[in-house]
Amino acid sequence: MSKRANIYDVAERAGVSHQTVSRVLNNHSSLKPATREKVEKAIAELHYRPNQAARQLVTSQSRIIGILIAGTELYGPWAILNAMEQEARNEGYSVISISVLLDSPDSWREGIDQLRNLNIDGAITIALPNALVREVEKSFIGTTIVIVDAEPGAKFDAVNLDNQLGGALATQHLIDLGHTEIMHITGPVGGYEGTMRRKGYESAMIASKLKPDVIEGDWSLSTGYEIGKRILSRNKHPSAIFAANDHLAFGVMKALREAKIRVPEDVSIVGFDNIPEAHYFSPALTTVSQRFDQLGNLAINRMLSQLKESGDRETLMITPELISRESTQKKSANKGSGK
Amino acid sequence: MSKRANIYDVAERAGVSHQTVSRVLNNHSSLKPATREKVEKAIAELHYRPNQAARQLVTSQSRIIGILIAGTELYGPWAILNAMEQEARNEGYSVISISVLLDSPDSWREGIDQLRNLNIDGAITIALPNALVREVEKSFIGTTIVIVDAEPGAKFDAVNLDNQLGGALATQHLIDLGHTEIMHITGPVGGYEGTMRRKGYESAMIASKLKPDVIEGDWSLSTGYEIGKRILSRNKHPSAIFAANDHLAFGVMKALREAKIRVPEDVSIVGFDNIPEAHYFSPALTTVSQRFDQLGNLAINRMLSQLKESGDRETLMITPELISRESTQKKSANKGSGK
DNA sequence: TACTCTCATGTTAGCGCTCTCACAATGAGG
DNA sequence: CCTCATTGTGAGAGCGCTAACATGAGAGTA
Repeated sequence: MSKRANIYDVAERAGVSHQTVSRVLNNHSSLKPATREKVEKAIAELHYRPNQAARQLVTSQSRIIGILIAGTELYGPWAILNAMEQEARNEGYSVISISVLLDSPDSWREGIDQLRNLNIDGAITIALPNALVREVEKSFIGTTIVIVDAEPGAKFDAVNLDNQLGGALATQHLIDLGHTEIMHITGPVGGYEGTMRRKGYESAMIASKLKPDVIEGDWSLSTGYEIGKRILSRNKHPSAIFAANDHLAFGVMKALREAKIRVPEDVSIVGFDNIPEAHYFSPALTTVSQRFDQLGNLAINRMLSQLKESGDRETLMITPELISRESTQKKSANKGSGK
Repeated sequence: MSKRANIYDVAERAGVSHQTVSRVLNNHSSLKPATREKVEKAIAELHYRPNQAARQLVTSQSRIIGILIAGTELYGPWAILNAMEQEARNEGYSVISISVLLDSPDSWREGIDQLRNLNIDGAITIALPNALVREVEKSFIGTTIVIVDAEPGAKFDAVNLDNQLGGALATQHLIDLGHTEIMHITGPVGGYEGTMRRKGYESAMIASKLKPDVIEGDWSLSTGYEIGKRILSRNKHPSAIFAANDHLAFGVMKALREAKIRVPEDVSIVGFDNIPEAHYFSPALTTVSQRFDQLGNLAINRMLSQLKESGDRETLMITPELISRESTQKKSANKGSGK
């Protein structure tokens, strides 16, 4: 076979006009079953596949959703992306993902630019810093946007985990275990998720008349480790630490281990995200679980219904859950603070 | 602004023909600098962006590369994908990734089908079972294909880690430490990577006149854990274990820990991949490191040069490296085997 | 029988772009 | 001053498809 068949080849073979073929492809109502069958037979025989470019050109719809994602070592965003891709596929959409470097505004511009050059039907952002999200909103005026894991804007749909609740859950768990000196290591400043988790921490602490104690971090293992060492260099360390994600928690735990401080006997640790490794870590990490797949599915559904009939803007939240494992335990009277 | 500007709007504004605008867009040689500037000014003023669909239609090139990836919890494939996306972007290409469920041939068909409906310029597979790779090759006859982390076919480019060398490296490391009873937990049967790592293990063992001892696994944490328990139920356990990836190693280590068997004092463990968490695990995992980013970049470069001038098929290999950390140590005479 | 009305299908235009070809303008050489 | 190569620009076709409109056959009504 020399060339890809087009709609005219199919029409000729089926003995109908190209338009009838088009109607079959698009499931039009007024079609005799007999003709439909003839056409379908011809399509199968010629291995015909509609040319998407031509279709796009005339409908000005690509059925492609662009996704801007933070290109990190983190498990979460990829899990969300994966869920989105599958959900989109079920609905006949495809997904183009662009990953940007969080610390490089040049890379932001580049990513946005790339996305604008594509003819995407809608754009989704995953776990981007607020500043970048605002940039995206400005750049895609007229395009449907759904914001995932970032500060909801007034004008666009957003889908988030209830990060504040999650932060409160983690903190309350430690409080319930009798801890009073509970330190929090935050996510990156300027990020929505970290900010909300911190808020949850602070409100839970204050509600129990405890004094918040916060160190600013980011999401990385190495930062967790560095901060762990920094905490140990104080003359007094807390009896419990709530890290804004599991990677930070892993990092801190390594630092503690190196200083022969035991988890959970000396210090209890709570993470956030429940990445697959958390359950297998030593000790298994108590953490706040979030359903990345659910987040992705919701975002795609929001996007598609927005694309079909542009309704009102909504902000959806999913609920986190505390998973208690080995890295936390009741505060024992004789231990905890004091170096 | 009511509508997106097209090439005629730009032409009118610049006072030239649409054709001249097209020449500017495509960097044609015979163009007076003055006209070029006029046109570029008009483009900027109108915020003109070429319509990709129209361009695709006439050039029959989408500048989109389709990627078929295993949708797992594993870090590796996503890291590769991430590298590919960035490298492709640098070259003005985009990437559409489709993730398939490894255990569902239905999902394979679906993924391949989706990819065929898109007008992709080339297809890349990442870490797919051999059977699926063959399926892809059959389905995309006439399309450029690059195979990453799978058995190279005769007809297509392939980019792989030297998995056999990696397996040998890991095994030899344990042998050098004095271990003689070294067990290997494999990756999934029917996968290229696991098979080659196993070969490396076996050849290293045999070269040292040691008896290979193999259990078949997959890549998952939970399987590692199950196998760990199974190993402990034997009346004798090996003094060292080489797991085909880090997740398996983590799983095994959890099982050992629960049985109060110490790593590395009682059993040494080597993993494979060097995922970010490996360094922070307790104990830090000795593992074979592979450069996922390099793999991704190479694959994209192969693809693009194939797209430009279709040369000969090649199979590229990158070299792994052993990273020695805490989870392995010299075999001590008094310990090791015996339960 | 003539008329409308529906259903099924065909005809035509045009989406925005690049390509081929034709042509105008410039300048060198006889 | 004419010819001819060289360079810059324009006109027109057509990529494969869908949407709007046009047509024709048959059914229903007066």
